[in-house]
Amino acid sequence: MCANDLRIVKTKQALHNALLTLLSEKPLENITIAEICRVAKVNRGTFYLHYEQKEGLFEEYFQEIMEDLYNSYEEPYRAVTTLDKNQLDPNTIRIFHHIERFKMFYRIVFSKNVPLTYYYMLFDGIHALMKRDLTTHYNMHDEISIEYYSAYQANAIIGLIIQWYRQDFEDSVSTLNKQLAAILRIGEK
Amino acid sequence: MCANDLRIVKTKQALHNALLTLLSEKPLENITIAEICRVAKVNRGTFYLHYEQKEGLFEEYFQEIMEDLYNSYEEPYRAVTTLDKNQLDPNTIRIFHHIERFKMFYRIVFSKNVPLTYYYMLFDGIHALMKRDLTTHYNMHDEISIEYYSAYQANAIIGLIIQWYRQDFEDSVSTLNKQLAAILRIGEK
DNA sequence: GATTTTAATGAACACATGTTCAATATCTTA
DNA sequence: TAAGATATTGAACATGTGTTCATTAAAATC
Repeated sequence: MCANDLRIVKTKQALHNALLTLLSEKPLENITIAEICRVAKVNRGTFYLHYEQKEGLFEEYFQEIMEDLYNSYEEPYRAVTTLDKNQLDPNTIRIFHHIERFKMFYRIVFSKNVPLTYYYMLFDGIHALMKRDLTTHYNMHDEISIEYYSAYQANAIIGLIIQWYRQDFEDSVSTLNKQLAAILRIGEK
Repeated sequence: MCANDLRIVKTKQALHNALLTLLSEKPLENITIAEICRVAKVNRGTFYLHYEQKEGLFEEYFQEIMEDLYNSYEEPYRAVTTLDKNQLDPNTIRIFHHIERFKMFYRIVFSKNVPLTYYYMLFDGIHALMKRDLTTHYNMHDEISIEYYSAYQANAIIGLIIQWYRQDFEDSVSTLNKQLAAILRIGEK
């Protein structure tokens, strides 16, 4: 099972394309493995050689999107020049840009019939960034577990995103930024 | 489709019992509708008369557990007498007791192959209680949307619960209470 | 208790799932 | 380029899904 065997690359590509095609027609829950294989012209047995469920295929896409989340944290703060930098840690603020950019995907991630896996992928991503920030920028009270605190903060952000998603991302990114900034300011005074 | 027709009551009861029996043997994801019906001695067609998926059946259970969450908020603060009441709003603190009490169920709710539905049921429950509290006890800054703020706070709590779940609920309820109290205290100074 | 209403059943259907296995096609590497 | 390695295929199989429909059984109502 060598990952860069041309046959494997070709097969996976075909399956990826097939999934994308089908996703433009109907939601993930209504897409069957058999259907993906028919479109991809790949034997159904071959699918099971690489994935267990159609969710695993979607997961590979989501992996790439998570890469974008990580990368957007590494690059300089280009995206936030319009924002008052004193209001909030610009790192935090980048999340909403990222969500907005891939909202087509996040509509799937947050739909209620989809497995929790994707939620956890997002949670783990934000959680890791949060933890990194908390350990370097702030000095912690030792009564608070860094794990619990960062889980709290990370999921709080996702709470905003859920609310945002439920209005089909109608509010602007800057509205979300302002809301978060205002919420964080409550604690400070 | 009269809900208190004895035949319907009997059928649903049989399906509920069958699901409980099977859940003690294996995870929800490995249980099939056909299996539930075999154990319940109910025709498979009858299942589809009442539910769409096995998840709908589980949802009925979870509904009852959500009732417990609501009820525990209405009754007087019996459960928190040992806690220093000055530290934190006792309302908030009840959540962890509730989770602990039904941790068998929450192990399912938070498992990664289960649909997001149950997560949202929990989220909506806490969110509603949070919103009620925020509107009555605090006077809000009008720059902050109460919807966003309560979604933020509600999901933050669930963040702690996720972290707790991932250690298989090894920490005690009082540890969780203390962590939350400490986190909330950060904002206040 | 007889009549009416309706839930439950069993059978059948097309299709999806998940797995196996020998045969084949395609890639790697020597 | 030939030889060996291995991914893919097609066929088959048992089982699950979701739906339909006439028949039967068990409730509700009178």
